[in-house]
Amino acid sequence: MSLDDRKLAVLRAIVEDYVATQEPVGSKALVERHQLGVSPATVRNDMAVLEEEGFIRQPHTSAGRVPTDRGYRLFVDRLSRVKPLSPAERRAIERFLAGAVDLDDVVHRTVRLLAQLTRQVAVVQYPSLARSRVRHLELVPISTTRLMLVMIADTGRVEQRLVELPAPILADDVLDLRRLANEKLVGARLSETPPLVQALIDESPPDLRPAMTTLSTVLLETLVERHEERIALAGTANLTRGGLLDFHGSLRPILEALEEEVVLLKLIGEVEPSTLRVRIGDENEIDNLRAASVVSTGYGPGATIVGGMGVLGPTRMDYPGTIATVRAVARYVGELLAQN
Amino acid sequence: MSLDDRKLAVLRAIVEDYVATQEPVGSKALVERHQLGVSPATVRNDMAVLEEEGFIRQPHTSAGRVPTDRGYRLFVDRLSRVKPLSPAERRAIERFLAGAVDLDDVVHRTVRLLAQLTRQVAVVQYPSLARSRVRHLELVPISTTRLMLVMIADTGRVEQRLVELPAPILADDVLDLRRLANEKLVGARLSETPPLVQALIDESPPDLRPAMTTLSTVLLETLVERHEERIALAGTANLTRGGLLDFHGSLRPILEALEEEVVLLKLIGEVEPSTLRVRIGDENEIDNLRAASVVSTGYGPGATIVGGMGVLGPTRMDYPGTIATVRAVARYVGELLAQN
DNA sequence: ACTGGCACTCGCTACAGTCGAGTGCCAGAG
DNA sequence: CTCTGGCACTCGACTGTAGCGAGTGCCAGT
Repeated sequence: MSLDDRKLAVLRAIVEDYVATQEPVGSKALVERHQLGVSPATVRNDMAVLEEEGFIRQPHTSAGRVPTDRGYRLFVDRLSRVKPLSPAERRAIERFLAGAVDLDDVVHRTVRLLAQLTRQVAVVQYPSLARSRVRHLELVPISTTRLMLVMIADTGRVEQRLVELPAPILADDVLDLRRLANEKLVGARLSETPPLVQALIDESPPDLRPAMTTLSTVLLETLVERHEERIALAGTANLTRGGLLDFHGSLRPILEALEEEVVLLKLIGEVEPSTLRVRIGDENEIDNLRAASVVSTGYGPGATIVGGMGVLGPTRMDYPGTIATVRAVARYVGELLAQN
Repeated sequence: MSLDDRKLAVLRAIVEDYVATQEPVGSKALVERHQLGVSPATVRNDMAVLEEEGFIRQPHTSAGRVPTDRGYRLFVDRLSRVKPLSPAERRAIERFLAGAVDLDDVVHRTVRLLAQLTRQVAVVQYPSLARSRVRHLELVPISTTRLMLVMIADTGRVEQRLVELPAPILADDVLDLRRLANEKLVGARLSETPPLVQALIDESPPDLRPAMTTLSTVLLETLVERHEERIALAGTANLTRGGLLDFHGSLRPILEALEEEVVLLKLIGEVEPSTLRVRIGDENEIDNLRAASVVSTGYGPGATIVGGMGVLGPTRMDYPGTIATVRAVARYVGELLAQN
């Protein structure tokens, strides 16, 4: 049942036309718009085979063909040619990201940029704490029984938590706490901290131990255990392009999914090797997103990956373009992070 | 042309029915469902007057009546009875907010709670920096030429900025910088800082002056001038209830507006006296929101106001219920903030 | 293996007809 | 003067029918 080259060419043509026009494509239009070198009748025969194999389908008996999820999959895997970014696009990316002053700023700019370039919904995960190292811990006394714990990670992320101490504490003791914590934890991956924190408590002088214990609890519980991930989102208005023809007529499930941080993390957070990932329609594990496709990738300074980013759109999307954009933006952001 | 009591009762009935059923309401249905004590014909005459005055209109010649923006306005101002929250709702609010550990946490919980209770889009502004006082400034050395400036406001907000120094600095000098800045600025409103900062620079010892100048610049530029407001959003999926009948069939403009922080701030940020504000349809200054209504209010500990919150929904919304909920949530959050 | 021809399917649009909710108006009663 | 019942009218929603045309599947011929 191997599909010969022409059948593949037909599939590619169908995908490209359908993505462009949003309308089922028929055999006649196909031969007119692409140099296939054969007659409509031949194309029809090929189409029949493609349909039998599940790569395309007919919405109604007398309509043209539309790619199935499986068809898009084949297209993405074997038929799409890489679409290099235009110099203008490259420059836009560079210029847009160059002005960033801050990690927050970088993330915000990135997500807006992605949304704008792909004209879809963009999602960017802040550098994951689990993959970060502690650069510095700071303790700011708020009152005699309250400290603000500020953690700065090597990725630029800064998190703060209020620590409610069991008993009033002296300013000097705060300094000691800070010194001890920094000695022990600076340079460590956050995912490796639990044993270190335990040692930290054990080795503290007895009079500091209660304070150190609550401090450590806050650290572990809020920063490590429920690994605090943050996410930025932009471009939801792009869901309305294509006027509800995409997404089976209801944005509801999509919007619902986009409100759940957990879902978003699942979408873009599973950063395996640095490879880019495309999930098409049914391939999505999240039921609400069965009508959508997601293109995601990891990013980070150099070869290491500290977080994920991606875009979400209709299954009928411009895969080559989207893939190229996501990849390029991720690379630029990685370079930007490496500079710090 | 004064409208007598019965005409007002008719208007109220129309609004209530339309909000409940989402369908134009006719004279017959009206007398059946409300104890108006008159015949349909009489109601029809009243309706004719109400229409003439611009409070209701007919979508089509042979359809029932629908309230206009002006009709809703009259309803909100004079006809809606306060709908007290059920004990269950009160308890839900209390329980939901009680577990908050953090300002971030409070804001997130609040916005989700509002969205859930009103079943609409909720917006909550973080306590405005402009209305906050400086509680503490902390300087964390990152390298010899880089400091992390952490500002803690009395509202619980914490902001950090990276400061790139013009020349390497000694650890002791950092401590001096910190001491000077805190002496001068702690307790000041952020909006009052510019002259203080200038004095701070002038009074610094000469060797610290370059560092203090850059530090001050960062402080002023990123925290004061472009007054850094933050906003949380939830419940966008609720826009799809009522299946596009609301919002003139397109969510696009609404979603676009919700992505613009500036727009959102305009929506809920104009916190005048502690009063609650309702903007109905056309009354909204933002064109994209001409099809929506916004109920917003300020909140803060005690009588002071530190930020705004509100919900956005179709003009056809349950005003009494929404108003009651927004007011109640704002009060609870205020109490919560007062406790710290 | 490809092509041209042909009969067939079926969604889309237009049009006519019917139905009914709802209206405006008017004359009469209280 | 206000309210009511009655009545003619409007017009959107729905239904059924018919014609059109894009697109298909199949088959015989090259």
